[in-house]
Amino acid sequence: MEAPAHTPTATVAPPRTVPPRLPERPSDLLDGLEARWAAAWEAQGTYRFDRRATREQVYAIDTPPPTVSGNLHLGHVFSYTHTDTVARFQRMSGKEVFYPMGWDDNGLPTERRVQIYFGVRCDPSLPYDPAFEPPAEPPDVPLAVSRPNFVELCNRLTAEDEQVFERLWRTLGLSVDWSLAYATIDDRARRASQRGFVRLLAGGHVYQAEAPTLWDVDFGTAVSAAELEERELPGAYHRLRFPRADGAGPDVEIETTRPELLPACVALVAHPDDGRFAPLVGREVLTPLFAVPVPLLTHPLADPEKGTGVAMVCTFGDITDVVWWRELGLPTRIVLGRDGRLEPRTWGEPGWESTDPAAAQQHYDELAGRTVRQAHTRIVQQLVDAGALVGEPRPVTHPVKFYERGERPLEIVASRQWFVRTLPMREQLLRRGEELRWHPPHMVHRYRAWVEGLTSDWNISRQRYFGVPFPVWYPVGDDGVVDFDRPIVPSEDRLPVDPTTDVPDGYDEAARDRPGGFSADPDIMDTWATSSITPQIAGGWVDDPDLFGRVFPMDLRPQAHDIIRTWLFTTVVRAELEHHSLPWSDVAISGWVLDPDRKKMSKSKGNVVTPLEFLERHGADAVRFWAAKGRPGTDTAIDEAQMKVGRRLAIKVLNASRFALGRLGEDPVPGAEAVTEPLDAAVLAALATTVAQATAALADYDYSRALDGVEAFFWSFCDDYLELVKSRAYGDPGSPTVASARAALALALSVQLRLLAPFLPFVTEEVWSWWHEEGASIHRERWPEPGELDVAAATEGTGVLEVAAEILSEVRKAKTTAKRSMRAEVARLEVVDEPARLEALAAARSDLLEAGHVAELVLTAGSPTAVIVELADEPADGAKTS
RNA sequence: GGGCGCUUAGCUCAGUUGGUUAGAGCGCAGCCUUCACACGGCUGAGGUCGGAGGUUCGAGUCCUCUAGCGCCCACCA
Repeated sequence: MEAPAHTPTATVAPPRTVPPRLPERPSDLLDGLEARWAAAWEAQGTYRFDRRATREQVYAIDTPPPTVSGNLHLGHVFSYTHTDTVARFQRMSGKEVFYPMGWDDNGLPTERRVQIYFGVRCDPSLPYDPAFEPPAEPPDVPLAVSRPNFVELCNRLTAEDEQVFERLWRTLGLSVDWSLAYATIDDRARRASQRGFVRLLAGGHVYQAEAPTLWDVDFGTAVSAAELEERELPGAYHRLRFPRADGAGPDVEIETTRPELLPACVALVAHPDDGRFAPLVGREVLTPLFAVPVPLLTHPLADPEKGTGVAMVCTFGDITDVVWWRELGLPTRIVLGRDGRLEPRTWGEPGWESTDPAAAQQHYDELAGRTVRQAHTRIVQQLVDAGALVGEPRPVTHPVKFYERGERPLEIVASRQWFVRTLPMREQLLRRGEELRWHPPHMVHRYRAWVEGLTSDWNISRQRYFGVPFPVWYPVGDDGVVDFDRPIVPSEDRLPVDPTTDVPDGYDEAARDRPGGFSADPDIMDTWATSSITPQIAGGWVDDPDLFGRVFPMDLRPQAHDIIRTWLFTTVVRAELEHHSLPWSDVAISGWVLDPDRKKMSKSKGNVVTPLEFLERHGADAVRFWAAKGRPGTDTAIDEAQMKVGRRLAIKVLNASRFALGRLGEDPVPGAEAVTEPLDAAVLAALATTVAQATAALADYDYSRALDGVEAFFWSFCDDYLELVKSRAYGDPGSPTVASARAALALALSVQLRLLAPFLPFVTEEVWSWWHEEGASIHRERWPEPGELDVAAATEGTGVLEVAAEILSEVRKAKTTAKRSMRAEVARLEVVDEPARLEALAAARSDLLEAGHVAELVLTAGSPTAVIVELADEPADGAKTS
């Protein structure tokens, strides 16, 4: 009859102990704990995942891969500590914890950092130089390097960054299995990403389209809707006058904040119910300066309240323009290039009709080649000169869309992009969101709002270099035209491929970019296209199906709330499309870390203190304590005072443990059956309640509530129980009352250390090592169970400890009030109270007398309750009261 | 414009199905060189729970309204 390792047993023996080996001054050990135990855990494989475990025995975590090109800040420490606390709890509860670490090293942030760090820029037209070495100092003018060389530099720098990160995580005490580490750019991740893409393609879930796309002109890449943010920017309404094409009637006036897009105007729109413009609907007006005939049309999105009630539609000024352009079937007249400058155009040609091409050309030539801003300034002057501007521009502040990492407003350009069909999945995705267990639960609203608000499919292309390439080529016709509709896809066993250097089956390298040959897809996947399959990458979807079957779907996705619409959403999408399941059962959303002044942290504001400095200043356990005090999902301020409290707790654990273990002495400690004294039984009963509460809280991902309870118990254990029992524990080990004290002390200490282990992994491990066999890590011990604390002398309801602690406190108060030492003798102590409480107190009589230095204790039944403390006379000067 | 969260002691926050005098830590004040701990301990002061109304024997807790703060979503030229 063997019970599975994870089935809790009702009563279990305490872990095997050895005679304590106690340090002189435990607090002296504090500052070296991280290095010592991090090394020991690595050497002993304490957190190594045992892959023989079945799915039911495994607890799998989809760790967020931090962006290595960024800096780790205290926010990372905060949320990763939360996850680690849960991981440690699950591990001690008998689960085999799959806890990998990933590095998010692909994508724009890395490119940016490499460009600055080495002083290079990527020029894809250059050939690979195998002997290339970057200059020792970054040159003033960036050095052009080939794409393969550039990617090599990215790999080199991220490898260095990853080591720095790993050191920090080890110092913090994350119980990660480092042998499971992966990077989002490594072979494994590229293989999984590309296989995922190939399958999506085969399943018809991705398509490419030439479409208006949000575009960052500085990064030179498309940006997905999820990466947008709006910033309030000053602008101005310019009221422009459009004469009617037939020369009749009054001019039509519109207001725009972007007059520079006037040459791209393709229509005006008004609301269909707006009577003011009814007579003009369907008629044409002429654009100022360019004299292009454009129709005045109607669309429900036009707001009669806005501006003049008529809007100018340009290709493309904003997303509304795209909607109007698409739904009204308008022509395309693009002026803006991908570099953010107006491109040269020839007026009078098809698509650029004008009733006055010469004037149009003259005006336009002054704009071509200029940036949006420059063109704006110039065209306003032109409009003034032409008398087309009505009145003065009216300043406003309006929201403008930016790429979240970008510095200039996004533009909309037409380009070819890959999209995942997410729009048809909305209902499924909403259902999955409901199935998922959210911690805290209200975070589901963020997800729901995002899914319900989807208006476009998910763009996964980026026109960049360092990332996972799309594993496709296209045939080039004999006429030299690339046929994007018939992508050439490699077989899965060839993956990963780089289509810009690898050659599709059946072709020769010489046929690259030649008529009758092939061309590579030049783009790479968006970071989220790879991050959306972190469970598959870490779990071995491609390379290790056996492992994958043991860890997927995973248990936990920990992440911050700002990336629900990106990382969480896309991961759900991919799991649904590939596996028809949720990627995990639970998601734990952490809050932000705020500056001490409660502003959101930002690099620009100079949040200069690095996490390592906090760790060095206060110790890892102390910083973890601060983190674990933050409620799930709640923004939390950096609070060094709280870290100091954590440090004090860590020191208290060391000192109190040394004290308790010192009382135990060298003799073998009896088991729970020796607990006979009511006071000892009472402390264990209270501890059992704490165990139950902490267990329930941690199982529900509420680490902070668990810590609150454990911490509170520990302090009262030190203040009251240890004080009451310390004299008795010193007695003859053969005496039953002494045996009771020693058994209770050992048991209570063992249980409390285990309760604290997920929060303070270093000091608890240190103390554990004093009285357990070498190599017996507390982090592989069983999580305590209330059953361990069941003792024969259970004293439910008598409140022995509670009453004794209360009276002891009264004695202390009397001494404090009299400005006497706590060692001062009490000649007589009288307690007037209910009989039941007196009975409870009587059960701890001798302990109370010892702890309070009380000579005589008188118990009087009566009311009102009172505690009368008569201190002995103060001893003569200099005498000791011993 | 819609949605979510928050508002409790000077500060940071607990308060889980409504139930006796509302809790903790920090800070503050006072005391104690105590033989586990001065990187300490003990004791204490401090709050009409944002505001108004309602339900109830009873409301920090439930309902309605309202104010302020924060965040998310949205096609406002």
